[in-house]
Amino acid sequence: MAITIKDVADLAGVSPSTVSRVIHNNPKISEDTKKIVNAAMEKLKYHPNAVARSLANSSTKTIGLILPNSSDDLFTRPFFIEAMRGISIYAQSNNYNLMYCFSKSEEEEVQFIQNYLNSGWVDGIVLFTARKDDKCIAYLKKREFPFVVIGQPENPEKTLWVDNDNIQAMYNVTSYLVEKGFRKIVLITGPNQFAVTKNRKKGYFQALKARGLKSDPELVLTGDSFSEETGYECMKKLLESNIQIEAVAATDDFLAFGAMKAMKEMNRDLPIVGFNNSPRSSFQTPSMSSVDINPVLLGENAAELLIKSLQHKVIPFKNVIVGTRLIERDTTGKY
Amino acid sequence: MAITIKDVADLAGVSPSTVSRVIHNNPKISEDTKKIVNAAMEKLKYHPNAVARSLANSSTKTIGLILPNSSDDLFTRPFFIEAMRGISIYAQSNNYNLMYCFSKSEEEEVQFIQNYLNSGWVDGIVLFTARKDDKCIAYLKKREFPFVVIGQPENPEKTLWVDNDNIQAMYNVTSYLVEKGFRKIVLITGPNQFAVTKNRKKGYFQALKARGLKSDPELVLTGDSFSEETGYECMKKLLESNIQIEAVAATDDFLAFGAMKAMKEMNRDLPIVGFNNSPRSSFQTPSMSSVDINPVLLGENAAELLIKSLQHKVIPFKNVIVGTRLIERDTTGKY
DNA sequence: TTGTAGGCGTTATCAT
DNA sequence: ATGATAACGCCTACAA
Repeated sequence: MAITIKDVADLAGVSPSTVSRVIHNNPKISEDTKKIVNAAMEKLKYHPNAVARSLANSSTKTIGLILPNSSDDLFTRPFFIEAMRGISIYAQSNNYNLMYCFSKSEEEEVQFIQNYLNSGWVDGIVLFTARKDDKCIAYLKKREFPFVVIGQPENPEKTLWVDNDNIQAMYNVTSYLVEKGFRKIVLITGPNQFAVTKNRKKGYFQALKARGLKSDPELVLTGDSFSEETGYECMKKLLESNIQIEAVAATDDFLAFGAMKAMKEMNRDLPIVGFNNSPRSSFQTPSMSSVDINPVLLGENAAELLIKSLQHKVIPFKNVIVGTRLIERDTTGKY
Repeated sequence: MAITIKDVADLAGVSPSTVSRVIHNNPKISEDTKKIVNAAMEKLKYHPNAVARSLANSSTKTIGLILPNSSDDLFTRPFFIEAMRGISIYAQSNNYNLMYCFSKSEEEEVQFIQNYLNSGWVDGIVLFTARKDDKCIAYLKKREFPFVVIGQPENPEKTLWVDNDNIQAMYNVTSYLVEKGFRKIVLITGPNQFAVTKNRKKGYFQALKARGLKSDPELVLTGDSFSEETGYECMKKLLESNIQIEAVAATDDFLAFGAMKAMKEMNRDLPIVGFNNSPRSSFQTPSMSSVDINPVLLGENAAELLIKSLQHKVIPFKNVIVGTRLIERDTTGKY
């Protein structure tokens, strides 16, 4: 059995409550007893039992991460592990523990959340994606349980979230291509049910408008996933249709990879920009320009928002916007 | 406040201990009371408090993962997240929780381990790497705390570990190249201090011997890291030396990537095989053959070993060997 | 400034 | 088959 607070109290010749007060730096404890108690703790190598403490405080100081398991995305895209790392940076330096679980579906995600809440293991939850009509968010709101979302939720009122400014990011990409002299710019996106998609589309349209260019609905391809296959299909159809195009923007690197494949097959070589700056984009031939969304910082800010609110600290904003950066590579002519 | 066992007991008109017995399916409880209690639990939507339970049992049913943070390896190589996923598969289906932390150095790893043990949060630990003279392993052994290592430790006696059969894996690669008709096979390895290196070298020599071929020390290049640069340097020197070579095997994809770069520069195009089947190997041009070491399964088995031993279940072996698979791609002539 | 006592929610031992 | 009771280790009113 491990050393308990009582052992320390006995050795120091005081009561357990006094030891507890010393641990918590209670001001009305005399310097003398503080020294004695500290000496006793050192000698016995005492360490408070976190489980007992949690029971007494009804707070575990741990937060739970709900990881989606969308096919193999998890493995090919470093987004998740980078965000996890970001979360750990803030959490660990604030003495919070981290729990995680992988779910196969939205339903399973809800189950794991239920489990975390009912068992009382976690003080708060981090969601890694914001879907349309999101069941996880709905459940957490219903239970009035603290959580933060990486990604902008549908109804952001009263919920914590962090995200990039996706409108601005795609606005920048589009403007960049326009400035390079391209006019017929294709946009390949993922499904509309994701906020990301809507916002990046918005940025695309805004940028064209700001430059006095008319947008052409034929050039906007909405895929039904974020996968390479989807990108390939979209691009292939477009190229076969003989519609005139000059450059491509995609809301995800993998959509862009697929599009590049289609272009190669058709012997076309259009400038293209992707999103997420996944490692593969720099190893491709040609290397692909992409927008870095800084997942580590997204994670850090998510953890900060959640933990500060758990500590009832004043949070200036309910959400944080993390900046993005366009990385220029061969596909847009930088050598 | 949440519903407690006492609330259920009151509603059902029994004592808390009876409710507890029902929860644990204690055989000597009458069918009648079982029904009544279950009804009460349903009605109140009772869920046991895991923290209180942990305190009473002195077991949290959670295991802690110690993740190294070796530069950017974490992000470029999906090994870690895949292994984490594997661990989650077994743990989640056995109602174990998962905690994780990232460490910047071996010292910090030890600190986090200490923290996990002292606070009492975890029942066991998963280590993601086995170093020479490993401080984490030493500490855990000293504390006699349950743990499992992914990778073969120096002194495997009395410790749980999972790994690939690295001798066999490289034996297969070498045999494969020999069967393709190559005789002068270069081997590029990482540092000798890693068990991986030694074992893969062993497999190489054994395969040559088995085929009646003499090994040539000039063809075995031992690098001082697993990096692309190292692979590049090794290969370049060899190519400049005019020693006759016909094929290349590397103990790591990144060594192989570097070697390929050197070959390109010298306008050579030798067959090559790497290790780890990292995503980049399939996106390279030409795509690179590589050995898949199955990190998900490594994780699953690690969790199984650890959790079964925590449950005092009989474990047939103290370690598990996970099979590998050679993925043929363009660099060894499969199109 | 310090000690006492009760409580956090569950489990396990010992009665009955 | 079920109920009291104590214990897990810590915290915190309240009392002194």
